[in-house]
Amino acid sequence: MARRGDTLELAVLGLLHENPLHGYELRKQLNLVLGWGRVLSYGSLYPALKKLSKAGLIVEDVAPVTPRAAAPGGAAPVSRRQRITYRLTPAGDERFAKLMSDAGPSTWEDDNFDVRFAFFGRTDAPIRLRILEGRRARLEERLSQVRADLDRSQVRDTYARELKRHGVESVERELVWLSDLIAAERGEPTAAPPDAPASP
Amino acid sequence: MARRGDTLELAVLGLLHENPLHGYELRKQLNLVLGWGRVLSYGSLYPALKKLSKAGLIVEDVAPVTPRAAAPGGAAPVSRRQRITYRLTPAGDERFAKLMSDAGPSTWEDDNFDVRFAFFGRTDAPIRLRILEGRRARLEERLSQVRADLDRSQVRDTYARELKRHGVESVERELVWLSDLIAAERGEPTAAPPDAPASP
DNA sequence: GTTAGCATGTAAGGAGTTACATGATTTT
DNA sequence: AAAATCATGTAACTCCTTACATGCTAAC
Repeated sequence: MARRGDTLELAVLGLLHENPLHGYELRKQLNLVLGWGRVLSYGSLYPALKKLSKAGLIVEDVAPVTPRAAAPGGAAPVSRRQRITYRLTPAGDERFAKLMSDAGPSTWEDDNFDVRFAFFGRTDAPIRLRILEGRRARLEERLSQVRADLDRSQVRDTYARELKRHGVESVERELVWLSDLIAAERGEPTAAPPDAPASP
Repeated sequence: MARRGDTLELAVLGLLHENPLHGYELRKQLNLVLGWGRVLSYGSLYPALKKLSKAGLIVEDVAPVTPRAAAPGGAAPVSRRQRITYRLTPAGDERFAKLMSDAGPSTWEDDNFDVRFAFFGRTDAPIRLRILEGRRARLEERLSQVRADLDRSQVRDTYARELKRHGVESVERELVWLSDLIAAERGEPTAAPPDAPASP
């Protein structure tokens, strides 16, 4: 059962799904995927990798780093420095597919939407569609709830109201974006064809 | 020093800053303030309240609940049910002011922007301005970073690119919103005067 | 030669979640 | 009479952060 914090696990599996990587490089890629200023600490990454390793989802290949400045003299240019490269096992592959397709609790799906979307290229069309539609449904539900709160004057403070109002606007825009993506995913023609990834 | 997770503390202090509340009601208000689907569990709330109580920032007033259905006969309508009402101490008041005005690490400021904004009515104009400008500065920095990543093709996947592109767009819109608010806060005339809280 | 980046970890602790536990009151 | 909502908590656990610790290699 998908728990809340499987975001990191999902992101790691997703990145290793195509290329094996070592921790340091993995972290840089993760910072791009997890996005928007979130910077992952090594104190999170390495224990997480050990955990995945123990669970049999990834394996470690220890190898010395090839030095960039090759010795011109003659001896094989092998440095003392070790590097641990991680790659997916079949079990890890399965787990990735499961995490991508699982419905899970809505908080989990929300927290992971960005990561899942970033890995859309590694999944099938039906799953993509399900994820997009799930996201749309959840956003719509919240939107109506926030709108109801605003109408019922649950939110009294002027600034708090302004914040919600702005929030409602951006969610409305995200819904348009989602609907376009869903249409493109279904092969339907979009009203305004911007630079949506309809023809990759 | 403001740590990452002081969000809940800030929200509790902010809500109690005007009205004393008991836990159950507090939670409902918190769900409105923390916003966008986040639902606080009692397992978080009550321990947090105990902690604040121990720290001397709030005090508990225990009292029986007045039953809604008053006994028509005669005896005083007092139920067996106890309710704990929390209110701020002067120390709590200070702490709230400090959390509102503190700069703190940028991750903290980011995580708490919404909550701080929601409590703008409980703070002074200079602090409001600092918070807004801080937020704008951080968003601009990230924006340029993400744009740089996109240009340098750090992001290869089509979907990942689309996600970033959409992210950039919404951040750009948030920046416009922020700039309008800052202008209003400074008393400058906005280009397009929508329903910004210029004249409450 | 010294700074910046590469590379991997451990220890302590904070914040919050889920699941469990209990019971009173109001509404249908 | 049953269901929903009010009301307050505890225990175990997970995830992640900060701070610490170490040393290699490339670039200036």
